[in-house]
Amino acid sequence: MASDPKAQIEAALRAALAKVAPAHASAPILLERPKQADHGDLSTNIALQLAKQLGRRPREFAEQLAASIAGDAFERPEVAGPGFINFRLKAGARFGVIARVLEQGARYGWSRSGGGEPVQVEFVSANPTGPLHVGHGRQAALGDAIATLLESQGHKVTREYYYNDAGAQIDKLAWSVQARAKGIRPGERGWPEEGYAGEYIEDIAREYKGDANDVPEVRRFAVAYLRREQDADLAAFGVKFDVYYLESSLYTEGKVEAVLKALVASGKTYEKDGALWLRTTDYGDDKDRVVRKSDGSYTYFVPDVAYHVTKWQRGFKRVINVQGTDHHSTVTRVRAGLQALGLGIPPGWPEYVLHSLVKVTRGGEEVKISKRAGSYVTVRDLIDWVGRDAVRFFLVSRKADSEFVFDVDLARERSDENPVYYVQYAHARLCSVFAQWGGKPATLGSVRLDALRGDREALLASLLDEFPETLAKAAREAAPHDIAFYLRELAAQFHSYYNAERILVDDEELRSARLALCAAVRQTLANGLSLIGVSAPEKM
RNA sequence: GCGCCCGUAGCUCAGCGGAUCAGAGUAUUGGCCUCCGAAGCCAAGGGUCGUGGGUUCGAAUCCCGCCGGGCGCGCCA
Repeated sequence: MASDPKAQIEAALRAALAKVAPAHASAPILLERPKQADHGDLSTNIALQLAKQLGRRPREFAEQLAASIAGDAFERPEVAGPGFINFRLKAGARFGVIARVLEQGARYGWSRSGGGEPVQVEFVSANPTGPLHVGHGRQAALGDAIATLLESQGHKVTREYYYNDAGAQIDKLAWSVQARAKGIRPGERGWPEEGYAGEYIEDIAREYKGDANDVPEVRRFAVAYLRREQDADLAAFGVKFDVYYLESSLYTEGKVEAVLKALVASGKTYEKDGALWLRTTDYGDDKDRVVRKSDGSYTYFVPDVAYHVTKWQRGFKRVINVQGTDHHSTVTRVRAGLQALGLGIPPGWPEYVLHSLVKVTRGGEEVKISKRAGSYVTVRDLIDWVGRDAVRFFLVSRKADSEFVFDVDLARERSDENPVYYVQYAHARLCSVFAQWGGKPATLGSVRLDALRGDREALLASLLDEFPETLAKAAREAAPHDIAFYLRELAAQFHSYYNAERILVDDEELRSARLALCAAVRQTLANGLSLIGVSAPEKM
């Protein structure tokens, strides 16, 4: 297997540093890929970083450093600008990546750096009181991609869904269904205050054959019905969970009670106005929080803490919760509650990825209503309108914390403007080339690559080379949008190459070499798409 | 009012452990299919990186103020 040229350059730089500036032998080395071709394939600003500390002139220091660097993967480094050191790879090293991709196949880009460390990603966690809305869709797309990214880096990931199937909102659901079953419509006399008005309530009422006066039975039926619906939506979205954790089980197993007792025992609680409060201000909250209301019932805060205690006790030293920014106030609170328990949980545990809300537009207008849900657009609506792949790709293509406007027209009516098709098209196009060629891609792994001389080919190889580090960074930062942007760039570079050069040329050596490069591009596109849950079609 | 997040090209957005960082898509304009898929490619125009200070040899990037927008500020979840 050809070694990674970047790793080799880094090692060579390290060795040179040890010789020229022993005191800084372990300084962090940043190797970048310059945009401009005349700055080489890789470049470092290490001389600029260290010159100041060494009290030396950057350019002079860079020259000295460059002079003592040696390696067989690259040409003699050049010093440029104020003191950058630029590296140009030798052809063999540059295209070595092709063999690596073809050898590793679907695992190209994956690593074992996670060492099997268990991580739990909790996401969606919608109340079973209605269909999933677009915000849940963003969470599903983000959470699933983050989970997959972590798996790609060697973590053992558990995808978890927390069902808030206990509490006041479930009562409201039961009453709404009950009213519907009795023929009462929203707004009419006898309709529950703040009841759920969506069409799905009517569906549930119609399906319910039992006694409308049996509220517990109505509740059981409605919750089960909506869970099935949500499961179907998630299945249509291609998202699977390993664990569904029921809030109700926290009560039936006495975990809520236990946590309350432990909080009292911690001495961090006090009585005021007939309620029991926790001193969360001791842990950075801006005000203390009620844990037991004056009517004797608990606030949702208590089961929340109890739930997180179970995560810790289940052995997850690392937990990532994906939530909307509308819940960001719970971050401090949950952590504070956990701290008060004194279980040795780190103050910053669990981690959170907060995403801004999603706005849906169509025909230039914001869409707020959907028949199915009554007051919001559902994930299912979106999938019906634009297809699963487009929804997935769109929702993951922006930073979590930027507000997202989902333009239905853009994703649907003018599909040629749709970025997901652009990437998928590159993949389908490649498949078409291979179909036309008719040979066996497996034979390309050991083909001679000396015929690859073009700038576009070099650029493609460089992009392929970049994939593993892009993936590692995306996983580290829980930022799937990095993958979407990478795929866009790789697809663009391929389309450009495809238009400029013919792949199936007569010259056998050149044709094989180009096919090998193309096979590597196709593999990497497929790998990246799978990370964000988007299909890689052979035909479109 | 307080807390968190966000202001980058007409529009939608990357870049934000400082330098080789002024970028992509889209829109507009002009080119490219007797040739492996034109859902594609090539080219042009377009930005005082919200604003005012500060740190630095060097700031879209770090710090402070201000302006604008989002979310939160329940004995709701």
